[in-house]
Amino acid sequence: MQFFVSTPIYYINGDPHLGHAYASIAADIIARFARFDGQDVHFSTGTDEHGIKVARSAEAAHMDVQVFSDMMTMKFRNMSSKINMSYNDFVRTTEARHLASCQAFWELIQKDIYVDTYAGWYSARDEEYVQKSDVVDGKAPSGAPVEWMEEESYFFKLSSYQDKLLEWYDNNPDFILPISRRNEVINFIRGGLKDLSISRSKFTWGIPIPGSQGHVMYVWIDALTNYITSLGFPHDMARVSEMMKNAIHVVGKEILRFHAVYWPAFLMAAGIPLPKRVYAHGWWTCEGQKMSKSVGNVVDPFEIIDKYGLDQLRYFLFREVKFGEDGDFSEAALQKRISFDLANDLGNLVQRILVFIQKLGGGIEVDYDFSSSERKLFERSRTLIARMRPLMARQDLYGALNAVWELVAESNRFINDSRPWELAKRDPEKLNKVLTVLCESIRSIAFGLGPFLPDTSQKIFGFLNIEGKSFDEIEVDFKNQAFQEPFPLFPKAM
RNA sequence: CGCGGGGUAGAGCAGUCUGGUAGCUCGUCAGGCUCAUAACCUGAAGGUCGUUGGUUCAAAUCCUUCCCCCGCAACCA
Repeated sequence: MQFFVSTPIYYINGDPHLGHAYASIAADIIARFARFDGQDVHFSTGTDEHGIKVARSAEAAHMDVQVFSDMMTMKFRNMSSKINMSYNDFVRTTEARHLASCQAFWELIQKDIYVDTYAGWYSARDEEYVQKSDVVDGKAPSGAPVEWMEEESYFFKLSSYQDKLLEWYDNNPDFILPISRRNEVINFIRGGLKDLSISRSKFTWGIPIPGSQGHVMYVWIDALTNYITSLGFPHDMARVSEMMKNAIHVVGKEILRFHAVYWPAFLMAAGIPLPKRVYAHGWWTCEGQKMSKSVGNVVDPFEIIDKYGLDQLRYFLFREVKFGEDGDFSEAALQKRISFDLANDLGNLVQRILVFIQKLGGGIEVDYDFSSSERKLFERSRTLIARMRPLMARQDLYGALNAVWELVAESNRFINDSRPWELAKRDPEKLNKVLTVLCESIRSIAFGLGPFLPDTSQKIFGFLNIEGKSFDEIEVDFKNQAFQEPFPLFPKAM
């Protein structure tokens, strides 16, 4: 089964921050889960490097714009490594393959493109058009004077896709998730779609429009096309079609409209299958405040990871807040999650089981002849992934991660109730059954954790002396075997 | 009358669509256990479900009045 998951390509106008890391980790979890399930996964990320703002930033830094782009892109690549992202393609919009892809795409949607005049209030100082509603006393919000400007522009007949889009959402109710976002998009379209200006002629840092002098493509045409560039467009159309049908675009809520309205319309025009889903994630505030450079509270993922650890951050981001909703980041909250959930619940569970086994000689004599209490935990363990699958199918990362912690809690409870330390003294046979089911339990937990906390998962597999590559392995009975000496998985953070 | 989301225990939230004893996490208090990273388990206290009126045998849940908070408002990557 083919499966394509993408992150947005990140605009290189600023340094990577928590929001970028969040989107990338989300997509990574989705990709890893699919791989554990044996799917053929293509996972793309990248950088969006064109547009006036990048050109201006390069200028402000006294750098050649391409050199500037190279430098900024390196930062995003570094972030991808830092968060242990398992992508297999990194698309830069300045790459030759992407230029060719965009121009070919433009040709494909040619029938819906026409030339007209774009008119609006233009601020020369800001070098951008200002919305009518933002113009006060002849001035832009920045205070710069505005003038009425008209220029030639290419337009895409977005208006003619209104009904087709609404019909598409109707026939594909899960196209946009979460549902609340879907409603927003539908309301927006019901308000009426205007044709879209898709060229710019006031700057040159962009993809040239074929057969046109002085026009470059609107950055969103450029940016959205990255997804099919990554799939081999325009050369490998079979792969493009197959992968797009099974594509999930993870995006931030602020760019949902581009992915859920413009992109499907473009794809319809091009005759390319639409993605299966566009999933809009929420935003993080920091200590209750909007992250902003001027306030100086932008969370740097590199710093957090260096200070607290990667899996700690990955865990926090998807356990603290339901995926799709907004959340608040704070070090205090992170420390709590690390200490309570990771160290006390999970880390201590693994530790108390494996240290106990070490004291008995370092291995278990498996016995699957369970009584009802062991049987119950055994069933829960073996079916963990089955419970996670339907949740992951809707990108309910929060729900899936919670399912793992339910099993953690059940396992801790089981130990308290079955009292293996007493069984060791008076009922070794019963003890073997109890330990067998507990090993089953932490193996299942390690599999459930695999997509979320890859390093931690591997550590647990290491303790158990097993591979842990595919969810299929969860069905295999343990053999009598020796385990590795465990070490604490997580130090406390507070 | 621009559109939308929200106001539920000290904190953060679920429950509202499909009315029927108000639930989760953290915090607080009490107890149990002692294998384990002083971890784990159990129990308790704590809520007039923003406000007003209404429908109903029954409303956090449906309708209505008002108040408060937060997003979005098309070329903004």
